[in-house]
Amino acid sequence: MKIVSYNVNGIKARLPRLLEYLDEAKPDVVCLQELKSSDDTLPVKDIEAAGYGAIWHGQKGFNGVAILARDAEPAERQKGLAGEPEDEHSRYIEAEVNGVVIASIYLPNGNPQPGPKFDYKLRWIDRLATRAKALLAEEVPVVLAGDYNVIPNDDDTFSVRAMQDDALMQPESRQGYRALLAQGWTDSLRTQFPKGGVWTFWDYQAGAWQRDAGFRIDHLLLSPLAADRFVGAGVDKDYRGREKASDHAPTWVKLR
DNA sequence: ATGGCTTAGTTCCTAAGA
Repeated sequence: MKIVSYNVNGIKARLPRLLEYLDEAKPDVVCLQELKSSDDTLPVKDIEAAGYGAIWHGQKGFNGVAILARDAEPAERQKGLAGEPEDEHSRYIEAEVNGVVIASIYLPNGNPQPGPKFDYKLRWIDRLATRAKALLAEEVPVVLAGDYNVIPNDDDTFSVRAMQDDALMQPESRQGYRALLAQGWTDSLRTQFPKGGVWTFWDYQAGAWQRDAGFRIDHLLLSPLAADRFVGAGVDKDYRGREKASDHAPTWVKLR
């Protein structure tokens, strides 16, 4: 079972790339982020025609998450996170697919920091942790897949110096991520590549892709019962180098 | 090497991204 996290940076602009990916990689589940599209303008028919059932949590202009399943209909469990009723950002959707609970997560960027956007990011991590703890208590296989906007370790970026003032690498951001892991979650890509040096994002600016100046912010966290079924993890990096690519590459885990 | 790009909407500029 190949489960993918893919921040598409606009599903309308990325549709040819996404359909190509579904056809070539044939992933079983794809968690999408940054749809930048309201529910009524999503390319639902194109995804269905590619052989995928899908549930969506869109938003006009920015944010937006979805879960796609090959030859299956994801059974929706939850949209959004508890704790801030006035929060209207579409950043969380959760479903069950073939006995595995899957969440598609788009954690706030948090720049500039310090400031209200950074405060929102930290509160959002706490709200996610509350949900994650409840999921662990269910004692079922769970995959929390998404763009966490957190660079967990110094060896997860091309340059600590270039990123040192960025919200993605602040101690508070990392502490939130580590607290989540400490509940009992397994970081798939870190398990596969414990020495780091593996990127999932390359900026559009300053030739970042050409000089491999990237970092790792897309993560797939496994509950203990999912980790028992871990086969491998990786990044389908070549999709970042194609025409009209997203600035993120599809990042995946395989479970038995 | 991040002023220098890409996307979407309120378009011939602004906001947001990371």
